[in-house]
Amino acid sequence: MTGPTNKSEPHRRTRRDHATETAEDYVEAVAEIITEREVCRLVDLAKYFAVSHVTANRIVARLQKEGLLQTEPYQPIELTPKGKRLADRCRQRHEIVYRFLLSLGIDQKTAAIDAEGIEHHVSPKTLRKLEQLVDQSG
Amino acid sequence: MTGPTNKSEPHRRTRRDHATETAEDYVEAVAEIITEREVCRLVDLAKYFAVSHVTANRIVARLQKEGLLQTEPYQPIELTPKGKRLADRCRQRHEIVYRFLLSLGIDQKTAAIDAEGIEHHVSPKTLRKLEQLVDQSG
DNA sequence: ACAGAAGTTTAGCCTGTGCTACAATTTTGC
DNA sequence: GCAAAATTGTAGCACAGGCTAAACTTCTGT
Ligand SMILES: [Mn+2]
Ligand SMILES: [Mn+2]
Ligand SMILES: [Mn+2]
Ligand SMILES: [Mn+2]
Repeated sequence: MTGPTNKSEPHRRTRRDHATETAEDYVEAVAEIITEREVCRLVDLAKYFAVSHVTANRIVARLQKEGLLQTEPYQPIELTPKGKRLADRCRQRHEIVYRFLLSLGIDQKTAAIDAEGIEHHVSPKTLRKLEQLVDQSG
Repeated sequence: MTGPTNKSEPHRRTRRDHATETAEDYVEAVAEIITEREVCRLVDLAKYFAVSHVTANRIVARLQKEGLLQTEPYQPIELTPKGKRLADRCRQRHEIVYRFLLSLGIDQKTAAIDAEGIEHHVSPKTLRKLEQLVDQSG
């Protein structure tokens, strides 16, 4: 017995992936912006994701409550240790997926777009395989 | 100039993919269930996706309003021509992604789970590449 | 210094998708 | 034929994440 049914398990996993996707993309973005411009402000995130600053603000508040981000009113946004660890993991996974697509001969822009969505649905097992194939083709 | 910024385009595309994902999975499921058991009932969809029948019901109503599904009260759920075309396209794309993962040496269960999420983020360009690689390895 | 620009917060709206509880209808078994 | 089971529908809740408008705070340039 594998659970409810065979058919439903992939969909339950996909829903779970989507539930954590925003957190993953935001900590990754905060880390990247801090690396590039020292500090990460709300406006940077709003531009980065092409959403209103209000939407970005609410998501930052949620992720702070979840212990991934840290910020004070009107201050820059920082990563907690937990957020930093998640950001590092996500950046690595993202890069592996991106470089794998490049290794297939996909152009950079298409690879960047596809990788942004695909990354959240790649299991650890599949990720190891992609990494191995990227290394071989490198 | 490619639009707002380079960074935001992948995220706008991913959000758009997610906006159409439910429709794609539902028409695909309806087609599959009809093939396997002649008719597709609400309970079949609820089990298939592991959601309550209420959730399935509301989604079916939305997709009917969007012209993808057709149903009468207490009757089985059918695909409109438009829904059938979308289902066929999604089934093909899904299979290509699944078979591609298998061709990398991923086990069937993992490939099935990962493919369910990945399929919606594979651009036509990438899909053609995957199809070509699957055909070569076949 | 201080006015205007920039950035941030808050209030309030919408849609989509998840749920439980309960009502109504249809099918099934005896 | 009729009670029970299965199926479908409805009411009403929650939460995430999208938006605009408006208020508030901070920064900047003269
Ligand atoms: Mn992403
Ligand atoms: Mn996705
Ligand atoms: Mn699918
Ligand atoms: Mn899917």
